[in-house]
Amino acid sequence: MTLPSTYADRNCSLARALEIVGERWTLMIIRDAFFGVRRFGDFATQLKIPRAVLTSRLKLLVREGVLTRDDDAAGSVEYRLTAKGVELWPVVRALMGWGDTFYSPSGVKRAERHDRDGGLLDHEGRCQDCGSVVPVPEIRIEPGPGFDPDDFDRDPVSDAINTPRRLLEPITTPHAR
Amino acid sequence: MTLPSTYADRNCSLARALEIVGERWTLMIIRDAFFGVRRFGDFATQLKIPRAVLTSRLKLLVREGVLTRDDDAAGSVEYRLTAKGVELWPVVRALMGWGDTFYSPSGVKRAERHDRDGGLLDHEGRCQDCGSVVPVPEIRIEPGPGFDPDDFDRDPVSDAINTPRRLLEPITTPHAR
DNA sequence: AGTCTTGGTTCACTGACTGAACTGCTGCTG
DNA sequence: CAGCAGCAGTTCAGTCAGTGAACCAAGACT
Repeated sequence: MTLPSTYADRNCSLARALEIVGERWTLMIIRDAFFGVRRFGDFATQLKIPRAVLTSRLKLLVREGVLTRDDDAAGSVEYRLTAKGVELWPVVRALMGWGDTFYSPSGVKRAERHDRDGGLLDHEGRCQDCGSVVPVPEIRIEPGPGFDPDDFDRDPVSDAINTPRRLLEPITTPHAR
Repeated sequence: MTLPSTYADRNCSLARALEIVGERWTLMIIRDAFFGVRRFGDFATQLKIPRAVLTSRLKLLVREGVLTRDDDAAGSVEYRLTAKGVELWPVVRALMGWGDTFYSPSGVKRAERHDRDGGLLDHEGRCQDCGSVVPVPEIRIEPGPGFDPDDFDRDPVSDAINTPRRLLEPITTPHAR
């Protein structure tokens, strides 16, 4: 047990998982990482999360092997999902699905498609067209019928993640590069 | 929007879902509810959660339609999952699965079986024997190879939920009835 | 040299969580 | 009918975590 335990039940994998991703903001950070956000400042402005909290969450996620932290070509810092982090996609998908079902009457806010053939994915991530379980890097995410194009901030990062894009593909902001 | 928003992104169903189930303890309470816990005191002792926090979480979950609160035959209070609450099982399953994969080297801590035919369920909840997607009330949960029988408290509630049982089936404690 | 960008840290403030004790109601039980 | 037990909370003082704004250091750019 690497962490001081926050939940009593040491014999439950739900408790164990929540010790990593159950804190406030953590899953939102991971969602952004799936959407291609990699820079400290981009997480901070897009999520409007206090920078001190962001620092501590990123440290925890790196320590737990969910993200890697390394310097990119330009000498800047990049946070990226590891394989272990990528395996959190079903968790994000399940929560998004539940939120869509009960809090988005006009339809899903974001749809998943198989980037190869354009087929919609079902709840388990299976392509309706080709029937295969689509690996995360081949998933394209795009605004769905429940998405309100007027209801998000017009910063470059939000613009990028609200445009159809493949998961894990890095966003390109004006200043990057 | 019934709640004061805790996450900035109003256009994301993940943020919306986390406003309900993203607070500390909430998913653990829901897990217990799936395992058949229905009484205030049973949640409190099994989870070792401060009673004030439990009160506020239960209120939120009832207000959001995840749980119902009503008096049982004996005049005591019962909290039960609604249909909306039951649809959180994929979320719990996904988190448990991730926790099992990365924090339980000796195998899953709890296995899911189809109560009708005894078949193991895969990650999407499909029975390996009959191939059908098993509805929650037909799921039997039982200790798996990663479960450590010495590492849980020996109160009646913990004993009950660590014994093979169907989801949603109420636990029976010595004093109840 | 001076300014910009980036990735943080610091700090005072507030709000949430903790744990233990207490309350009030209901239903037995002698 | 008094008294006790079980249950579902409430109260409260202490602590800890999250908030938001300001500040800081290092490297790039002009």
